[in-house]
Amino acid sequence: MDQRQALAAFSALSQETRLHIIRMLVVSGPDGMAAGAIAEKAEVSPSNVSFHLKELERAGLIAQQRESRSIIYTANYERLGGLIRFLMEDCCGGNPEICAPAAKVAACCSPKIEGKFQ
Amino acid sequence: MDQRQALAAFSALSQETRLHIIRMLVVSGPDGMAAGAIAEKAEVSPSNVSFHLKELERAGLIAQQRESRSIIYTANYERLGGLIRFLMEDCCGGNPEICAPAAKVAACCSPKIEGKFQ
DNA sequence: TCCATATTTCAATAATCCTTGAATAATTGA
DNA sequence: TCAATTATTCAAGGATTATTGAAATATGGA
Repeated sequence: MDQRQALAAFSALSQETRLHIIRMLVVSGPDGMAAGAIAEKAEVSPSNVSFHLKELERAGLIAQQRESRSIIYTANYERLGGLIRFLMEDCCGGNPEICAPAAKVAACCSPKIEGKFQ
Repeated sequence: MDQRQALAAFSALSQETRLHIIRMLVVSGPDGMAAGAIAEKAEVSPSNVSFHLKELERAGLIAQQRESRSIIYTANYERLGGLIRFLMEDCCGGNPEICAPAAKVAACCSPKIEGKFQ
């Protein structure tokens, strides 16, 4: 992930509705959610959710695919991981202080995978 | 770090000049940098840098302290770490896929501290 | 006190972003 | 083909954010 992409991702995540959408899509996993379902759960109008989904897609944080009449949106895990990595490498360069708490969280989130890097 | 703070932090980091400033301040460590030095290095006008510094401070990502005629700005490591943590916990809830790459970076950044959490 | 230095604040303008509702497009089933 | 469903696009507006240069504030030294 380069700086341009990171800036776009930060911008995309700096809006309440969009952060909410990302949360829902991460939880819903590979199945994703239809635009209508997202609008309903986030309690915003169809055209408004469409606007925000476009922003998130422009930032590369989500992807879409049509399924019959619905358009299914899914979170881009790789991009989200890439953003965390950008933040850590960009901030962590010589500063373990910032990364240490993150390492702790990482250990909690993925105890098995963690083992790989010992 | 709560959602309000995270939204403010994402917003603050979504601007090129401000991202540049954060980078410089993280590198400069506890000594920090004077506003004028930041303006010079970032190649922006004094009044413009002042505007962006205020934004970063409002987001809690930096702090200031007067030293004689200069005002010294320093990065808030705790907040930066908190933002990474927010991103991981908020995205990682049940999704090690996203956190695994971050865990790898964390291991690289702070090999010694990492040991604490085994 | 007066001047120079370092920085912020202010006002005006430009640019970007968000929301709303109406119009449009794509798909499916009767 | 026609109607219903699902979603996007568009235009208008209001709101927020960014940039600029001039004026104001704070500090320290002659």
